[in-house]
Amino acid sequence: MPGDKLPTEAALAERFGVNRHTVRHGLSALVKEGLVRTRRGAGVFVAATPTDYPIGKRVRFHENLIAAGRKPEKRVLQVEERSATGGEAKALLVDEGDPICAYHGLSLSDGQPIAIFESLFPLTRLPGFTGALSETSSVTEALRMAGVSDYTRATTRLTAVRASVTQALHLQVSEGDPLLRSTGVNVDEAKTPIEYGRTWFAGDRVILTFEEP
Amino acid sequence: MPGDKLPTEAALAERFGVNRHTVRHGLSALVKEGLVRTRRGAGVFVAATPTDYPIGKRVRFHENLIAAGRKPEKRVLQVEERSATGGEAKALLVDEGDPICAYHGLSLSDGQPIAIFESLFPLTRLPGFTGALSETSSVTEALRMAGVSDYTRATTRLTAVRASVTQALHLQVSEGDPLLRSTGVNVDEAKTPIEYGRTWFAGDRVILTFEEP
DNA sequence: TTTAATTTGTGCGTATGTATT
DNA sequence: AAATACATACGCACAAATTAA
Repeated sequence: MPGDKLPTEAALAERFGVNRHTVRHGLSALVKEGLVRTRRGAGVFVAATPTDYPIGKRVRFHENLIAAGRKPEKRVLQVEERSATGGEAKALLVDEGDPICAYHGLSLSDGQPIAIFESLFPLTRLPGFTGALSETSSVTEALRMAGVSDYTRATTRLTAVRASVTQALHLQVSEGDPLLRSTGVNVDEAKTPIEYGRTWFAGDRVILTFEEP
Repeated sequence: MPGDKLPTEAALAERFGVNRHTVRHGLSALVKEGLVRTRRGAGVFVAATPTDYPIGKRVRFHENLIAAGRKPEKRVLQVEERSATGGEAKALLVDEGDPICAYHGLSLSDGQPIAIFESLFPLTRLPGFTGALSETSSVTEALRMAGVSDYTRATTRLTAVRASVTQALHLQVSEGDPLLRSTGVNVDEAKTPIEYGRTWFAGDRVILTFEEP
């Protein structure tokens, strides 16, 4: 099982009657293949296979993970109402200073953090959204309560960045580790932006997939 | 210079005042990067090219850059014929050991390197492709000469990784900098794979955008 | 909070096997 | 056949990070 701890190198060496160096040599091969992960002072652990995460018109993070046989989990870090900055307003097609709901969170799969995200919702179009989100803790449900029955992803922008200290902390990776940054806008049926989100995926835990039909 | 022989491990160990194990550990890293090649009983030699090292390609890349007002450029690093490894064969739906054409290169925009790529073409389906590629230096044209009039991208997989030494060298970034890795398969009109490619984009120079119409 | 034990990471020394020259 | 050189393995020691007492 991913996350399980292997016997210590010394134990494996004794078990198979070989030197610890030999065990380490074998383990290094597994590390190179990405099957296990080592942590100095802690041990060797079975690596979680990178989660394939299909991107498309309808991105439903939880549903995708469930379909992949994972146990997804979402952890809310912060929900606040504030006014939109210039860039945020531009993406959401609202005016700078308009009220928005900022939703910070952490996504996990099988207990392992795989992404942190910030979602911004224009409150001018979604009255009562913040309260609904607090109650349901489901974005889709809260949007429905705010009058948006369906939404689709209009744009996706991807690049690779280094993990900052706080990002590394939340994602349980090392500072400077590569992250996949996704920026996107979701729109309602009238093509009006109703969410502007940024997501940072741990590079070694997620693979985004695009399938052309 | 390629082909030159390095001092023996023992000599290097004495020269730097370290143990031979340490030298071997360092050399193994160079071997992994494809910079040197070892021959038991003979010595360690500078590799002719950074061979067998993952790199990839992205379709319509040039067109996108041109549309953005850039001056794209493609630089061929290496073209060789070799046999497919297990993973490559699986992606191309051929048998392990079947002949393929490996095409390594560097993509630049306005003179700045933005991506390195490795494209693999199954020669069992594309007779004479290598020669055609050498003549035309255009993948699309070479494919047409090999009998493929049109092709489309079937899958795209994206994740973030750290730049290796050689990748950093080609892309003119620092070792460990975040790269956006794209893996994809192109298929012909009969949905048969005709190209398996990997591309590494410099994270701070490229943003991939996906727009849903 | 501090300390101690545990565990991986790194390095040195040595010996033996195997391929090349 | 002999010397050279890489490949593999064992044993020991210590550093660095983690974990538990």
